[in-house]
Amino acid sequence: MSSDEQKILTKPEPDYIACDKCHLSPLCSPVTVGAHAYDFTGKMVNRRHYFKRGEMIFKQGDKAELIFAISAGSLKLTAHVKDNDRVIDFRIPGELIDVCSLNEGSYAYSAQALEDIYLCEIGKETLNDIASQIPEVQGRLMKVVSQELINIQKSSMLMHGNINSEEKIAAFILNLAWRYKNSGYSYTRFKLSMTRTDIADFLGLSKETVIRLFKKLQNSKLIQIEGKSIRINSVDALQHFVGIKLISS
Amino acid sequence: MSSDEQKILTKPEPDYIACDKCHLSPLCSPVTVGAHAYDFTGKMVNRRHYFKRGEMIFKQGDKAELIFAISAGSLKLTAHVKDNDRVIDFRIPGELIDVCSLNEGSYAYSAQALEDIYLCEIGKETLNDIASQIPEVQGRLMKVVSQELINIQKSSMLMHGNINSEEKIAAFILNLAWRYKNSGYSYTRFKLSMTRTDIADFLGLSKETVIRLFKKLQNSKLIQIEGKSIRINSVDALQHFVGIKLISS
DNA sequence: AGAAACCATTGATAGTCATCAAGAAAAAAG
DNA sequence: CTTTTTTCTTGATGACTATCAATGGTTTCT
Repeated sequence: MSSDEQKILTKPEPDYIACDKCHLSPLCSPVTVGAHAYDFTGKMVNRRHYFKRGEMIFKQGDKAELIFAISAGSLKLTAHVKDNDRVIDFRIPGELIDVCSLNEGSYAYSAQALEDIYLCEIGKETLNDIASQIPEVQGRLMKVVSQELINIQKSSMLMHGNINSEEKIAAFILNLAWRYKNSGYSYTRFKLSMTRTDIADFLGLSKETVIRLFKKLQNSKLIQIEGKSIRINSVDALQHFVGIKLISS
Repeated sequence: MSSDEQKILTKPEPDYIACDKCHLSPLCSPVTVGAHAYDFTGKMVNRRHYFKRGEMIFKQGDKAELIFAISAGSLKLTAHVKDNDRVIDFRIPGELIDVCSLNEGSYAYSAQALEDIYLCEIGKETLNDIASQIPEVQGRLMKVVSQELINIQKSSMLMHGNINSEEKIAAFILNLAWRYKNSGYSYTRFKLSMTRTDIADFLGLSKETVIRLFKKLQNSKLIQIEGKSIRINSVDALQHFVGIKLISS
């Protein structure tokens, strides 16, 4: 067992993401207007709120009053479709949870902790108020939303179209790697905090197919997988297999 | 033959969308600041630029200098994946073409006219300049981008997850209907301006499957389809089949 | 530590959908 | 209007993947 894994298991201290890597940071750092520096953001941000594994952060349809960013841990997003909950995405440290709710009254989906997690929260109302007064904040908000749009479009392009199940899974791994890289973590070795069933549900496959294709990708030497930990042998080879260059080498 | 169809075929005058239904309208109408009304937007918008059927509006990777909205006609978006172009979406009157390019240097995909079309264009540089000066414009820009984010997330949720090919096609039709409704057109009867092959490519199916499942949906009385024109018999029944309530009745 | 619940894995079978092939229909071009 | 090209449609076949069933492994709870 590596020391990394041991750290996760014994959990002496959560592996918080650095604030400057967090997607929320533009809305969470002091603003300078002329000669004055305003640090009101510190007042409206509640840092590192703890949630237990399995706990619901919010439910689809709940009134959206807070914007969340993950400080440590990961979670899954689910939405009610045809009488059951379907996994529609995952979130890792540094990522925002439901930016869409900024302009909507309620959350578009539910969020559930996949492990013990810490979240930073920011009041939606306060944020909008300040943004309408200070152009600098408005601009930062704009940047956050645009980046979110680019991200979802990238993953949508990755998943859409004529790709078979094996490519879908490879694309899923590549997408996660890209996001871990953006958050400043290792992107060639990371932990899959979700179950095989969650992955299957998310990709529209059966859990058996996910397991078999993980093994197939391992046999073709693209990845190595053991339980929940995954290792990408060659990012370039994986990108070539998927057919999209997401991570520059 | 209905008079509507005749109008399309003989093309006496394109069926322009009303400006107030266009997604670009927030950036295309006068701004009032205090007692003054500025109509600079009129100067920087080039209205109803004509493109011939099959013509490329822009290509993936081109420097993005303009934001487009469709005034009449429709187009398809394609991206280069694995040595060939894949259809990644379509656009109908009232819709914007590549909002992401607002914060990126180049276009993320190519755009090609599916029929003779008219586009409104707005200079990206000018727009950003004005937005940084006038909060009202910044706010409107924000609204446009957020709406885009909500739209893509909705269609992403619609397509993702464990749905079979028949539901995929039904979801595709429903999504188009929703968008035609948003643009103020009939959403129970409209024209599919793209080929079956384009639809297949977009959905990741074969063209034969698309044809057979169109017929299957017709046999179960959900839709009626003849050549390029489609009619939804019951929006509610279709929504129930897909499992998502996109259009409120 | 032991029990219970959940998750991962493997094999066998059946259903769905891609592919190939060939011809009909529609649209575009001359 | 006729030719040419593109698109649409149908049938037959095979590959891929969902489903069912059974078991072993891991984690969680008491």
